[in-house]
Amino acid sequence: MPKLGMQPIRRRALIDAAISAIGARGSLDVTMTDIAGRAGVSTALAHHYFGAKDELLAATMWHLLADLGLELRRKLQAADSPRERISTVVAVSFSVGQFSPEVVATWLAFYVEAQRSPTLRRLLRIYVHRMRSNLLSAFARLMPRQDAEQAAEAVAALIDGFYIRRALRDGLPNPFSAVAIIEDYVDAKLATKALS
Amino acid sequence: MPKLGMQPIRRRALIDAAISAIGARGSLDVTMTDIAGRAGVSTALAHHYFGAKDELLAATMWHLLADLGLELRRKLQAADSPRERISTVVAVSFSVGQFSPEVVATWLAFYVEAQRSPTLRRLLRIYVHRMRSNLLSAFARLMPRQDAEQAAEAVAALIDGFYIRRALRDGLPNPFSAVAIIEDYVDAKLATKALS
Amino acid sequence: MPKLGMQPIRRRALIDAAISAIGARGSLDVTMTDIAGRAGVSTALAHHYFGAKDELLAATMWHLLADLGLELRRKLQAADSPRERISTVVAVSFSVGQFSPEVVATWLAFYVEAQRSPTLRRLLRIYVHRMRSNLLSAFARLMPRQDAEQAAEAVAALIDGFYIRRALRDGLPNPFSAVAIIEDYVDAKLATKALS
Amino acid sequence: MPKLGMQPIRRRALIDAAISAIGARGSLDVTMTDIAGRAGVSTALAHHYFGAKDELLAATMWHLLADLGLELRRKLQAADSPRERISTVVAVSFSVGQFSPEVVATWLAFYVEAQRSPTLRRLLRIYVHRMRSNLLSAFARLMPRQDAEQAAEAVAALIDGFYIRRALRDGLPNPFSAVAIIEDYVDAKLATKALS
DNA sequence: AATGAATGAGCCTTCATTCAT
DNA sequence: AATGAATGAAGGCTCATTCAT
Repeated sequence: MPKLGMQPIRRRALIDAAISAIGARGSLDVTMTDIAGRAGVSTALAHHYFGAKDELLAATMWHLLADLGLELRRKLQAADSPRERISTVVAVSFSVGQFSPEVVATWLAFYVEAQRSPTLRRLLRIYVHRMRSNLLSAFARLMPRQDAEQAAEAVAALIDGFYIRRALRDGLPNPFSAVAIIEDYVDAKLATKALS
Repeated sequence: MPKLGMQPIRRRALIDAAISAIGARGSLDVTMTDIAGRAGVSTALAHHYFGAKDELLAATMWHLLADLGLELRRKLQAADSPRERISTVVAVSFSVGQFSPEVVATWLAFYVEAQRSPTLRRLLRIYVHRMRSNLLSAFARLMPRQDAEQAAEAVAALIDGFYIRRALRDGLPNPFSAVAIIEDYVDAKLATKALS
Repeated sequence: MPKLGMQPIRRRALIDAAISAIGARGSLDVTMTDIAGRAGVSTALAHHYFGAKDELLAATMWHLLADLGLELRRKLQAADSPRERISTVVAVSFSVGQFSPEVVATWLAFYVEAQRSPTLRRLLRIYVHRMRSNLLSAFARLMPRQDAEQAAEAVAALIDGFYIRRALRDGLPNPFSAVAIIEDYVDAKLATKALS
Repeated sequence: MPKLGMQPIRRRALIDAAISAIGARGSLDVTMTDIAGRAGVSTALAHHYFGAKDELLAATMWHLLADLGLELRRKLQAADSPRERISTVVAVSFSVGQFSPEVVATWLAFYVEAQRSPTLRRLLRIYVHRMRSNLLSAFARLMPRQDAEQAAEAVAALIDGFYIRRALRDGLPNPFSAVAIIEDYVDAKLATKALS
């Protein structure tokens, strides 16, 4: 009697294992043996469900993006004003789950890999575009188009920048939270450029 | 007397080849065969001059950092005011040589690897620290300590953030230059917090 | 259910192949390719089952020692008197399986390597100690302690000496068997020093 | 102005370096780099004077044998009786220089290697033969031919056996010197088989 | 559904050897 | 006489992937 419906269970377990492995290693060059081991299955099974390592990694990245997207959409629904929407985007980017050292490492790893793998690149682009359009549409309601585009770009860069800097700062207490600095920037921008 | 003085020539050629290989591949997992091939020598020679792959990569990163540091120091000497010093740091960060796709890719790759390799981490830390202290001392002359620290942190994050975002933007023209956005941020900060 | 139970089969085949390779080459610096080839498998499989070359070699030596120990214990059980026990130790040392050119060469190779490898040294020590204590306890029942120790030492040296000399004598017929000479020594000793 | 007469000096220095390297390493698989380094010259020079590694090793072994032979011949001239000649052979075999751990290791290494290299084999054979004929001719004057051959064989085996056992015994004090045990054997033999 | 078995390809590294100077 | 420069060949080891069960 074959077990039924194992596919989604195994796929999910393997993706979680991949995140764990990548986070622990700090880069994408993890072995299938490591991933399968963390999932408690054989490497053969991982290949059975994903075909190849690349596809497992792509699925893993897709999973991360989907998680982030889900959280973002949910929080955005509770945001009433454009200003709140901006804060929501920033807050979600640095929400606990997304800012643990492991996840930071995983994100960086995917960024790097995305330069080469067209699949990962496409996935990452979707995220980048969504982030940017969320910020842009919110800013666009608060200031002229030109300024809005610039502000959206800047906030997106700040988010990524704090991410990457976090990766190097181990244990050093950071007096200013990334969120506070970004919020401060947004406020300054609004104070100067806001539509009357 | 044998042929002499090849050591510095070969070392330099191999480092250039390593940058080229890493840039092309988009990550640090390049092969010695690839690097040596680009330098036009055998892998054995690469080992002869660097001992091991890790050392070649470390030397490569050190070279990049040294180049950046050299250019920074030179340009800073021509900067008369604190405000100019800030602009210089920003400008050097995005100066042509430092912002080519290849070098961006190489920097990202080193960032990721630095999370694991103590050697690379140490090298990168020096750079991070120098960057930050340059920005901080300049800002500190223009605004209260607290604000200066925050501003320095933000500018550093913006620089890194634009770097990393650049890695995904292939060919897409960027209407706003990173430099312009950062300069705008600095101006806004100064307008608000500047010492009287 | 996959194909099962190959592990012991492969391990044994690889150990036999290692003995064969070492014997043929006359020293421990055999290649994994050679060993794996003789076993009819890929080098990757050899690594799969033994982890590294050193471990395969250690396992091989352990196997030789275990074989010798097994035969020795079995034969000793049939020996009723101390004098017979001595003869048994001598005989087993030169029993056919243990004295083929290949095995002699393998033993010598291990002797040499044991000077450097702590693992092999430890294994060899066990054998040396067992051999000596067997001889010593038998001699101790036949003569005073002092003489017994000396005799045991001498017989052990004779065994090793004939071993090593055999390695150089290729094809030359040896008029006196090693066993006969050693037995003669034992008899002479007993005639002189035996307890009344 | 080329230096004149460097050949013998360099050859000797390289041979000494080879002995040193082999002794330190405990086996013949030393690198030319190691040997040349100990001699304070480049590997290229070692090749210049010896052509190939094998030839340097052969020359090294030949040097050891020549040394041994020289000492043996000198000491034998002072030996008046056959009995003394036997003692001399034994004594020389274990004379300080010949029984240091390093030299023991070197000898063993050559023994092993001799199984493969025809050149080394030939050299070693000469030594073996000379040793045996020295012992045999001395014994032949003291006992019947049959017994003499057997005794010579036994003493040669004892010498080699103590050699090889010494290689494993590190630091353990040995209550009975090898020489004493062998002398005791010779005396016992003579007591039993001596010509009237 | 799941896995032990097995391998080909590739990588880093070492080393004896050659050559031009 | 001497050596820095350079390499081809080979070895140990890893790993993604396939297959039979």
